Amino acid sequence: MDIIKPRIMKGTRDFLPDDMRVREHVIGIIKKRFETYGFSPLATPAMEYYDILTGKYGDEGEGLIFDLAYKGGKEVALKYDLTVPMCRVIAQYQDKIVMPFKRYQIQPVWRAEKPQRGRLREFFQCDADIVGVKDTAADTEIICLITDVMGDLGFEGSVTLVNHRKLLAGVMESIGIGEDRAAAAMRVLDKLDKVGEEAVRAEFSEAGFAAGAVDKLFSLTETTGNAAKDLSRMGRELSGGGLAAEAIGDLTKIFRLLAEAGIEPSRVSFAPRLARGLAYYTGPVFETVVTTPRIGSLAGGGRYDGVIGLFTGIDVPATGMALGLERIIEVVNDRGMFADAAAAEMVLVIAFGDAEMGQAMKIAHELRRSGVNTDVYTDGGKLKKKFSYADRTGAAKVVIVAPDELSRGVVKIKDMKTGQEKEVEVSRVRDSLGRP
RNA sequence: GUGGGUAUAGCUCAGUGGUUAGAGUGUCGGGUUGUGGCCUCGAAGGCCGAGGGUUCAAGUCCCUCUACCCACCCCA
Repeated sequence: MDIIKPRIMKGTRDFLPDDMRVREHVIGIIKKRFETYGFSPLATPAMEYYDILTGKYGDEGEGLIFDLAYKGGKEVALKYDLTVPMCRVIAQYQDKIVMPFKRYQIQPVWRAEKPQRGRLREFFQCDADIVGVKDTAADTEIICLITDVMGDLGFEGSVTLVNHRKLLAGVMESIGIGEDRAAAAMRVLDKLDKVGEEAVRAEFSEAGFAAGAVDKLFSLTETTGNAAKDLSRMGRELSGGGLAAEAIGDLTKIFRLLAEAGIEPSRVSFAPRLARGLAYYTGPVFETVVTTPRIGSLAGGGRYDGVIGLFTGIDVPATGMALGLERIIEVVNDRGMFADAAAAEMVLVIAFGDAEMGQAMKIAHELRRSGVNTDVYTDGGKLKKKFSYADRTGAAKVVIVAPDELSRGVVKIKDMKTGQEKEVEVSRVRDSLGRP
């Protein structure tokens, strides 16, 4: 008989029990912080109609939509992110949703990527969004939330970079780079800190940008680490530009609120060169990064005031962010954190032989009813094997239900750590192992 | 889409062109028919990624393909 070769699609993962313990621990931290910020849970289907997803992410993003072959394709696709389906929900249930609407969502998304480290075809996003608020106070709340989650996770050295779509557009405008070439220029500029000035200059000249314009681009977007100062300087140098002025006003307010709210300045930084690829961003944009390991961004987000309007005809402002769960866990593992995110203590009940199985199950049921995590070894075989199982699954205590002891109305309880055994009356097992 | 690397046991990997391809780990069993870890003995488990070529001889050298990994781009 031919064996079916066990395998999974590239870019997807299995999560074995040890992985899941860490994962659920991390999800728990994130979820708890979302809840303390007043966000409510939401979930949407894995699949969406194709036209729900298209026309929102930009060309590059759209090419990565995971189309399904259903009815020949272009009919149904796996969701690419959590943001757009949420916008669909806002439009679809307007009678049930109270604005401002704050929801969080922890679900998988799919992208037809070529996978590599930190980049998967199926991955979990942890989104938190505020819908219906135009004021940048909402964006500030999102940045505070990211900062707090990073703090909860214990990530040293994580920084959230903040920029504004309209600021970059204004900068490009001011040096005579038209809208058609602005996106390309933004992308090249964004690489400055990664690949260095020389490489970026080369790329600009190759793309036909004048050296003078590039110089101006560099000097305009220079930062000192003091966001307020940098913003007012940019404001002076970009005077007159409507887009830039609006952006600088927004960003100035965000950084003022962050300071007043008491957010540690080292955790948030103004990054006028930050470009974000998704097309739907219209205002402030954020990206959270760590320097080690090199894993791309841990979180990303921004304001997208136009997406809901695509479903309703009336623009509804919205802002939010997505945490990349797998990348966060990659950092966690890289730094050796939460390695002991172990299971709750477990008791294993072993029946010596088939005759004792019923009694073993009865004892287990009593323990379970009193809230003790209890496993019963349901297979036959030698005691050696049963104890080996207890050892390898990390059982803290083993209850041995055997004929000799049972005839005297007792069972043995073994502490797997110390190896010590004691006899306990059958009726008192629960008292002996139960929680106080 | 571009550039690198890897492919041998379930897993991690050794293996100078030359008998019957190995180790560790995991699985099963024995050493102990009432007790785990440590130790010890044994067993099962391989189309050496696929196809072609060179050679007396290929896991080993060459070519093609495929798959996976890494980097770039972009993203979480």
